[in-house]
Amino acid sequence: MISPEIRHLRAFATVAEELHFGRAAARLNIVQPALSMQIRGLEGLLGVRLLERTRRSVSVTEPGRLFLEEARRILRALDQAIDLAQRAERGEAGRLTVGYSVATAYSGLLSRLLGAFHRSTPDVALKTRELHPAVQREALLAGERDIGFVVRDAASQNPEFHSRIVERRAPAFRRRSRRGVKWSGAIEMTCSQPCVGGLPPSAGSRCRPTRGVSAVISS
Amino acid sequence: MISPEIRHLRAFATVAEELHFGRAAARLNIVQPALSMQIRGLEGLLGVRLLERTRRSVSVTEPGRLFLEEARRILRALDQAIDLAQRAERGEAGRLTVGYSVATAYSGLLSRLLGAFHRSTPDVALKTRELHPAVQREALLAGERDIGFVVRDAASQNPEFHSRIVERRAPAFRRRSRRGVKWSGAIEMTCSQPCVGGLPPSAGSRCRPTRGVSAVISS
DNA sequence: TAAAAATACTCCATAGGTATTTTAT
DNA sequence: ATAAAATACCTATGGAGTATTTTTA
Repeated sequence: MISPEIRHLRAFATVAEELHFGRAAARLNIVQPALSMQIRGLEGLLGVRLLERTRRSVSVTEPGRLFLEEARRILRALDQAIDLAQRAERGEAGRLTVGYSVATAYSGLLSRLLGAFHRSTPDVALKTRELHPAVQREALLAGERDIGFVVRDAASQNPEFHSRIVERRAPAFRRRSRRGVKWSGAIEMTCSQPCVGGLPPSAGSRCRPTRGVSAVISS
Repeated sequence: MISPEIRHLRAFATVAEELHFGRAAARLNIVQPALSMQIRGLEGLLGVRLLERTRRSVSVTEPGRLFLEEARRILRALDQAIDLAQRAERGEAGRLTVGYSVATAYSGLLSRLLGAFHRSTPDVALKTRELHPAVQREALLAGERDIGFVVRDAASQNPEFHSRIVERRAPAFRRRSRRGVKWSGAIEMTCSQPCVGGLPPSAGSRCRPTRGVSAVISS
């Protein structure tokens, strides 16, 4: 053994809690001699006596007390790490990089989409950035962005991206525009990875990009 | 396998760093197939794909990236925990509870002793408290205090404690006392555990109490 | 064709189980 | 006498090694 294993930390933490090898072993679903060996191995590896055991009682030494605090922290951290990875796998944690063209920002769609997404999955860090459609395409290819929003045009119909129309035209455009700019067309969401999920385009879309974050975005 | 082990975290962290199973395996002093199995086992356990491997290249998925950060944190924490326990074993970390009688506080000895001790071992948290000699004895027996300082008298010669005289009389007593209290005698350090180390009593003493902290106290 | 990961298998180290001993109360 | 940890010994799981296959760039 070159390094202690999680199993050693768990064994030690359990004994330190029960202060009784028999009960601790039962909780760990192993037999008492196996537990004795684990503790012995851990102590031998560290070169530190962690538990003071007489034939009748078990107590934690001061080095043991200090090590115990750290061991518990590590065990908690491991549980959290596993949970984090699994939530990330389900698209509930991580980060999602979003690019959008200036034109798409005029419509209220984007803020509504991203706001709803953030509310549904608060542990996904959203990174949004205004990018020219051409730059977006490069960013998607390079893996620097997960999703891009552009106004649909001939150039955006790149077959290497997965895209879907999330809005046909900018609603309430006149009210929002002060300069009276004429603009119309579909806002399209592109993604370098296949989008899964059966929501209709106008109702929403679920995107699983390289990053592993599922973007469930409803318009 | 019910839980990932440190070995899995180390394996994953190394592959994530090298992005190459062969080199990572070499660094881990195992062969490549063994490493493949470890990663596979970890991924299977978590139910999460951590590494994206084509036959030609390896990359870290987003869940993997998140898990990697935590794994590295855990590996660092483990190293620190081991170091902490070993320093505590050597008496360089932990805490030392000190009791002292009112009488011993009049002399400048105590503050000098403890000040020097703290400077030599800053990672030992000193907890000092004024306690009546009789209370000190009980606290030592109960393990609530590691060391006690009292003025030597008949009652303090308890054979169940290890004691040594650290100062024969209170120097500069007259200058410090405003009330002109008459006091003289030896200040004695008592400890519930054997004191080791060959320093002469007047020069210092090394005490290894239950807590595991070595108190090297020089007068 | 070469490089690199996966697969198939074999083996052995060691974690864990069973039985027993020791010792302190 | 009893409770509890340690010791001795055995078993078997699974981790690691060797050889080979597969794949794609």
